[in-house]
Order: sequence, then C-alpha cells, then structure tokens
Amino acid sequence: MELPNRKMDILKAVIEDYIATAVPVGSRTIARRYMSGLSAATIRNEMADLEEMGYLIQPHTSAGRIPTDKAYRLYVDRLLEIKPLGEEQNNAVREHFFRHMDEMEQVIRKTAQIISDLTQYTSLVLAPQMRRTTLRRIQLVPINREMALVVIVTDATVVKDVVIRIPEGMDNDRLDTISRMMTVRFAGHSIADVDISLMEGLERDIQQYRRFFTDLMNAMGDSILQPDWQDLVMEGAINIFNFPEYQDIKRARSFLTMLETREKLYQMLARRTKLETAITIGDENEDSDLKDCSVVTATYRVTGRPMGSIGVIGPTRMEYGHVVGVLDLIGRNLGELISLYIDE
Amino acid sequence: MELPNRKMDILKAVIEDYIATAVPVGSRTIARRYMSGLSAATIRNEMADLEEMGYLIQPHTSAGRIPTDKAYRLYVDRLLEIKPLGEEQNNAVREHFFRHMDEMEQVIRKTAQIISDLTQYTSLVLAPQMRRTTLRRIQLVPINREMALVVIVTDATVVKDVVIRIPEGMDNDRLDTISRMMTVRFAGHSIADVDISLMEGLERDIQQYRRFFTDLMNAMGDSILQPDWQDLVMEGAINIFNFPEYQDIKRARSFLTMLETREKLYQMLARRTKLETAITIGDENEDSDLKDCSVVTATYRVTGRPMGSIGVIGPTRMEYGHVVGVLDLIGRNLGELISLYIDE
DNA sequence: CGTTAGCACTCAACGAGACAGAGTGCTAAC
DNA sequence: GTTAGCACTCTGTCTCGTTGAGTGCTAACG
Repeated sequence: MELPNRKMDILKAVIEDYIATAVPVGSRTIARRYMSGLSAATIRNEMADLEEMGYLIQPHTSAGRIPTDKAYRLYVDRLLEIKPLGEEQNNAVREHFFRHMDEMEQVIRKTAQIISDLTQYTSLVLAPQMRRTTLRRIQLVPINREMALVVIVTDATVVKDVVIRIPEGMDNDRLDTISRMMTVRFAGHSIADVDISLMEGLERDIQQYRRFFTDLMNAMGDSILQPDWQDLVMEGAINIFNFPEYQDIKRARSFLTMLETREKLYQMLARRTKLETAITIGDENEDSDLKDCSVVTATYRVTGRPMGSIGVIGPTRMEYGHVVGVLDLIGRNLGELISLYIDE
Repeated sequence: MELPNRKMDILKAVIEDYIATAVPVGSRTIARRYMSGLSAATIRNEMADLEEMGYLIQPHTSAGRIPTDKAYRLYVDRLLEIKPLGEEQNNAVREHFFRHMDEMEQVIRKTAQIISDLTQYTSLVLAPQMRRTTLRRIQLVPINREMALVVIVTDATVVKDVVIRIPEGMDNDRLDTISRMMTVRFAGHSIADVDISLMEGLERDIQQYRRFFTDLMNAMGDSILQPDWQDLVMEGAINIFNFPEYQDIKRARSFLTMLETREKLYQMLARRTKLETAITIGDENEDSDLKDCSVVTATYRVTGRPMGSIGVIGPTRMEYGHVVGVLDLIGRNLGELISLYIDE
C-alpha cells in the first residue's frame, strides 16, 4: 500500500496545484511546473495508475484530474507541511488579541473574525464549555419584586445569568444570605454536579423555600448544561463566494443553509473538543451536507485543560497546511488570553 | 398630480402582479387577469402614459413593464391594504411568544425567527435600547481578587454585565457597600446620565478610590451607550435565495455582504425607533448598498415608550401589506412580553 | 524495460446563426 | 375613446461547428 516516491511526488504536485487553482490539472502542467525531469507522457502513465488506485478522478474524459477525498487524506497524513505564520502576522494577532478585549463574548467573536481573515474560510469558535468549569460564586441580584437574576461565576470567568422568579415576601437581605450560602456549598463543584442534594443539611431553609430552590437548580442546570448553540460563533460565511466551485448558486445556497443549522455545527465542535487537531475531509464528515467540505478544528486549552474548539470549514480543496498553522497560533493565544481571566 | 382612477387601477394591477411573479408584466396579462372590461391595446396606451409619468419602466423594448420605486411609493402611500393575520396564525404567534422565553436574548432571537418565518424575508430585531431605560440597581459581583462583574439592572430588565478591574485590597464587603451606595445614587436616572458628578458628596470614598470610580463610570458608559450592534439580531438572510431576482450570484453576494456590516443596519434601525412604521423603497435608502432593496420597520413599545425596532429587508418587490401586518402583530406581542418583565 | 514522441480521439466551452415567443407602438377602423 | 391588426424588436433557447486542452494508445528509442 506504500506509494513509490515518484507517484507520491506527482500526487502531491497535483493536489497542490489543484488547491491553488481549482482547475483540473493535466499532465503537461505537472511536467512543466513541478517535475521538469520527466515528459508529459510519463506523467500521464503515472496519473492513470493513480486514478486506478483511487487517488485521482477525471471530471470527464479529456479533462485534467482532480484529487479524491482519499488523496487529500493521504496528503494530510503524510505530506502535510504545517505553515507557521510569519513574524509580523504573529505580532498582528497578538496585538489584536490583547487589545480591547474585556468581555468574553467579544473575545470569542473577535477570535472568529481573525481566523476568517487569516484563512479566508468560514470560521467557527466554540466558547469555553461551561460543563468543564467549576463554580466559584453564585449571586442573586434582585430585579423587581417578583424576579431575580442569578449570576454564576465560574473559574473561567465565564459568567451566565438567568432570570428566575422569586417567592413572595423574600427580601433583599434574604437573597444575599441565600447567595452566600449557595456559594459556600457549590464553590469548587463542577457545574454538572449542581443538584438539590448539595443543599442537604439546610433543612430549615429548604422547608420554607423548597419550591424556589428546585426552580433555581433547574434554571441553572437548563441554561448552562443544555447544548447551548449560542456558544457557537461563526464569521466569514460569505467567504464561500470567493471560491470558483461555489459560483454555482445552488451550491452556495446549500452551503449557507447548512451553516444555518447551528445545532449540528455546535455538536460537531463540542465532540471534537478533546482532540488536539482534527481534520475531516469530504465524505469523512458524518453530516451529509458537509460531504464536499472539509472541516479542520483545534482545541484551545485553559490552564492545561481543553475548554473549547476553534475551526474552519471550507472546500475540500483547502490549504490544510496554512489552516492548521493559523488554528494552532490562534488556539494558543486564545487559551492564554482566557487564562488571564483566571487566578489560582 | 392626481392619477385618474383607471390609471390607478392599472398601476395597482401591474404592481401586484409583479410583486407576485417577479416577471415584467405585459398589457395582455393585465387585460385578461385584472381588467376584463378592457382590451390589451387600451391597457397598452395607459401603460405608455404611466411610463412617461415615471411609474413604470421597460427593462428592454418588447418586454413587459415593471414598477419603479416611485410607483411603489405611490402604492404604499395610497393603495396599500394592510393584511391582518388569520386567527390561527395569530394564535401561533402568541403560543410561540409566551412559551419558553426566559432570557431577553432568547426573546429577541425568537422574534427575529418568527418574523422571517412569517414573511420569508430577512428580519431584523433591535433589542430594547438601553439609553431609553432608567437604572434600577447596580451590583458588583467579585470574580477573583483582581476583577469584578458589574451587573446593571434597568427598568426594562435588560441586564448588561461588564468586567472591571478592582483595586488591590478591596474586599467583598466593601464591594457590597459600594454597590448599595451606587444603587441609591443612580436609581431612577437614565443610563445616559451616568457620570462621576453623581458621586458628589461621597468625598471620602472617592478620594480613596477615585481611579476605580472613573474606571467604573467609563466601563458602564462604554459598554452600554456605545452603538452596540450586538443588540441587532438578524434571521433568514438566506431567504434571499428564494427570489428569482437574486438568482444571480453577484447580486446574492452583494446582498449578503451588505448584511454583514451590522453597524449600518444597527444605526438605521436605531434611527427609526421613534417612527411607528417606516417604509423606505430602493433609492430612498440612504445607504447605496440598499438601493434595490426595501426596508420596512416598526417600533415596539414597552409601557407606552418606544424601546426598539423590528423590521424586514427584501427586494423592492415586497409584499408590503403582509409585512406591515406581520410587523404590527409581532411588535405588539413583543412589547407586551417585555412589559411583563417590568412592574411599576 | 522505462521513457518518450506522435497521433487519433473525446469532450467542454464558446460563439454564430436561426427561431419562437412575448410584448410593444402605431395606424386605421369601429 | 376603444379596439383590431400588423410590423417590429428584443430575449431566450436551441443547434451546430470550431477550438483547445487533455487523454490513451502505439511504436520507437536508449
């Protein structure tokens, strides 16, 4: 199953030429531009072999060849050279990152923008996953006589707030007391552990406000644990118009429609949060809508733990080396920035 | 400048047929489908007049006619019949609205979805404008030793939070005291009034933490008063592909690109918040990117005061009557829902 | 035996020309 | 004032030939 060197070189040349031009590449082009030692006829023979082996196909007779998903897979596994970014781009990224970034939401959005700027593909950024954080503090802030805001502070400073109805006659001091009490009880626990059982031993209060506390637990659990696809940010969707293979209105449309079902994208990214970098090419994607796209994702880590994913989505003809380089750089910066929010 | 009745009828027929079909409409069509008493030739003469008057144009000789922006303007001003929604749709809307809507952000997003579902155009929803609300409470919630979260509660329950750096050695009790103090000082004021001058008379504290307080004011001012285009939610952008006039890839692209510059859209909606309903057609739009689109917006009111806008954006060939009906219904429901968050 | 030159063949892309269909403007008659 | 008739114009579509890129095959070469 090992490919001879020369075939490998030719395949690489075809792939890279096709990535650069989106035009089926013929034997002449390869002979002239990449393998000057050989004639077109020789390349032709090799290409016929590669076609038989499933690495290349012809869109029609008498056209050049284009790589198959299988070829991209081989390319990514064996031939890929990760392209680190230049010094000045590196600095530009850091500049962007450590200026004007106070709110987490803004950080996420800006990150997505930078990725799509640098790669020219559609970027995806998954905000830090709450279920991986631990609680630090809970504060009930009264809004009016009937409602309060539950502010949840975690060790990643990712704050969520939920509105909750409060029982009649509960005053501000009481809310404060409850806040303090809950903070003591919950601090250090994972958010996934939040449960009424943690309230054991506070029988007096629970008796009186049992209903309120269960509401509270549910609200916290719901709003934070639920697959929350608002945590997914996307930028540069319309970059797709830059690619000749999406000049066809039907393809462009189906691509953009696919992007609109954010639940699926969210789940894809969430599932990949453990993987360092993951590349899926065309048919390898579980979702059939993605079958002529490639997805590249990377994890970012906060104080060592994987907290979320970043990624791009684009045509299978993707500049994998460059994308992996960008995601690597951005992932490290993002992790670092979020870590700044944390002290421990 | 008054149009004779028959011309008016013909113009109306042309507009409505064109809105329905997107195909230039000829004299035969009108004679057959709308004005059975007259022959095509007569209609032709009238249409020639209407063309001369600037209400119709021919895309080319020997094509039918299409309405100009001026015609749509006349139509909207004089001929428009607002189409109220049917009973069951009305109920469906209320159903949607008063189920599963706890968080403001969710309300806004869902509203946008409903509008784009009902109209099949791209919807825009502007969240309640902070600068129109008054402050109710301010609470500083410590996050870690260096930072705190400023939670701002307004009378529209629209809560914003900002992260701020706190001076060394400031403990939780102190933050609580400051929160209480600021609440007393600021409650009832418009958020636009927040200023260090409101802190007069607290010289002791200010002396000690002057820097902190100015930071705090700035942070609040910045994050809330700034044209915050995150308050703008959009749904159904890809609906544009449903319209034959956007089958052309270049037009579709430029439309979607225009939607991506959210600042402009934000400002357009913000500017219209005072107007009950506003319709701008084609060239009437200030932004040249919108020159072959129409924008319809409506205000929603919370306890009587206009708080934000909702709207749709689509081709000038828009079903104005239907859109106005939908926006009216949704606007009232949205206002009502938000009012529920308020007690006074 | 691998490599190369030559050649016939295939197919998409492009442009020209023909044609049908829709719609108009004009004129003359009702 | 309205209508029928007719010549005219323009678009969209279809067909057909041409061009050019690229292939596969065969035979010759080192």
